[in-house]
Amino acid sequence: MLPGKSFDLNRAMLKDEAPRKRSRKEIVDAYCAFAAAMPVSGSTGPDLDSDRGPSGEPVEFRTVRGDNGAEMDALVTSIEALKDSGRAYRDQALLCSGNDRLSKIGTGLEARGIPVLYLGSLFERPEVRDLLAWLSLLVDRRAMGLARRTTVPGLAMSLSDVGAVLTHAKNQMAAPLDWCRGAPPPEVSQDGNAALANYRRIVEGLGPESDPWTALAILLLDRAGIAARIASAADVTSRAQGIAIWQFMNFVRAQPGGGGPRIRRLMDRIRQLVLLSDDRDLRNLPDAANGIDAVRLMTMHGSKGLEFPVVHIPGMNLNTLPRSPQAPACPPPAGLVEGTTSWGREVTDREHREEQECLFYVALSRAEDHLILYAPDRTANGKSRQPSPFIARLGSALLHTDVVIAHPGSDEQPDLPIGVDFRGEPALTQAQLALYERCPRRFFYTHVLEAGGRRTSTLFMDMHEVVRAVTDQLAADPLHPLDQAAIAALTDQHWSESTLATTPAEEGYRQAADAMIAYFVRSRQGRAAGPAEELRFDVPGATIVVKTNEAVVEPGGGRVFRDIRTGHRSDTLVKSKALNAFAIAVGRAAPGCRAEVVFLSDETVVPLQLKPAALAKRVDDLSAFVTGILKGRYPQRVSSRTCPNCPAFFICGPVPPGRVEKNLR
DNA sequence: TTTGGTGACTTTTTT
DNA sequence: AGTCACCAAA
Repeated sequence: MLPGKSFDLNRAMLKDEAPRKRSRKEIVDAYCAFAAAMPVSGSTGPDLDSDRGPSGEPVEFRTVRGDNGAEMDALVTSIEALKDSGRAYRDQALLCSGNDRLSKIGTGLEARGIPVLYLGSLFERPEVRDLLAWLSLLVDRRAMGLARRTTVPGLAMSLSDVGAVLTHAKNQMAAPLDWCRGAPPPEVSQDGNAALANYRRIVEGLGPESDPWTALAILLLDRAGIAARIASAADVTSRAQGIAIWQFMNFVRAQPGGGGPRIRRLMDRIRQLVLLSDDRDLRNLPDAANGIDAVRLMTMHGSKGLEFPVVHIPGMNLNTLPRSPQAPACPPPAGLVEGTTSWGREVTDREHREEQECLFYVALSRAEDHLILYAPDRTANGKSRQPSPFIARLGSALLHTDVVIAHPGSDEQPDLPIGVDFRGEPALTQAQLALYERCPRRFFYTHVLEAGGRRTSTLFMDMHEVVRAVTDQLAADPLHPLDQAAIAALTDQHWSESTLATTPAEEGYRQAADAMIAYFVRSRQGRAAGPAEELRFDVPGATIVVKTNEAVVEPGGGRVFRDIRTGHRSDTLVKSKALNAFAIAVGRAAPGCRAEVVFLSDETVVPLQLKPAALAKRVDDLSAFVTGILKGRYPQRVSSRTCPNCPAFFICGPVPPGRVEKNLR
């Protein structure tokens, strides 16, 4: 997208939006004061008067003592106070610059008892996830969906029963639904068996080939009675759930045709949509929802053209609004944009600043009677945060207040530990540590419940796997002749066994693979190959097992342990717990030896040299980390970039109650 | 007082 | 990824 064409909140908009006279004088004054300093409005700026006169209520800026959670409490206080003074929830709107924060505030307010009109991302809503998890059970041989705590009466199972069934399904079951149709494993409790029998009844006549809409309708209406429960509840939360499910069912019905099992196709499509953020239009509420008495939540962009008696704007912090400019992914070439002579960022940065100003102007001018801005003064870990520079531009009539929250609400209830009892002292590999670091919950699903399936692989990933296989084999065989022909033959062999052998774009992948393998050999730099080794060391409560890829021998006789990575070097990886463990293992188990990490994709070698003090610090760091695993701390790390690719995408959420025993050795 | 290192936080919107 | 806040050392 070229600068200047970014979106339609531009200078023309000021003309359209400014001459609104519905706002009270205080509000008009505030946004006129702000606009006066905007380059787009020129030197004069809109000088408007309100048709409705003053309300006697100044525009307020509330600095909240505390973090985002405290800000949420301040919002609740505000909204309730206004409600008590006669402003219905439906007359209040809350505007944010981004959907991300908006959905956090949405769930936060809802948790604090404020009715909210906002669905957020449809596929992340619990009631929709419940349906998706259920649907996944029809197609998933390994029944991962059982690992989600169900709200359907009669289907609830304890964590230990779920663990037993999942293990059974993993080892014995050949087809989806066998876990409830075949004989259950003996460890399953009586209650668990009753639940399995209920499952059997509910899935009667359904299977992997079923039509998803029909299967869901059966669950919702007929056999589990979810719809009836929601319909009979009158509260706003239930109505929002009803709307979400209605929205979801309409989406399910309108699926494009194609081959293959329809449930699988639906689920693949949902992953795609979320990955590409193409699920946005599903967030729009149907007209039927408009009468609901709930606070309106929307993005500032989405609020354009609307107006509300009361407007709340949280998050007025430095670097949040205005957001700091970012380098364009593809800068315009010199001369393409008028006024630039270089590849500099001055034009895009200016455009960005103006855009942010327009956006804020729009948000301000949505308010008719009351306008309240908020900013927390701390980050979650207690560091101070500054208010947005926009605040200073709202004129002298702006009322500054400090809000002190007397009893900070239980902010996003701390993730309760999941009941896991490790039998004996667990041994953790560096790969397991790495997974826990990326997402503790995924570690739980994959290594504790062993419910994981494989990620869907791509050609690119397959190519990396071939490289991995070849370099592993070369490392395992120090006497391997490293001449070109021998390496090519080895690569050929792995290549022909992979999916790459039959793809049209094979050539490019093969060149990349050859280059990486060649670098692997070169990166030994004349040092003699040596066998890989497994290093171990203990931290309180666990043993860490580090698999090194190879150990080369220097001319002087010193050994260098090497971790071979097929990907690119990244800061997060170099600082990761996995490489942390690698460095510690070499320092402890093989004193005097060196450690290095090889990144084949960008042909670099990073030495991991640690001074004793740094090493000790990392050991502490790692111990604290391991404690999390042992204590059952498996919080979800939600991300729209990585979650859609996770095997647990459809089931991630509340875990069944109870405890599970685990042997992680 | 300045500087460097570190850690951690927040992170695009729309048709 | 980029930036801010904090801390420690110069």
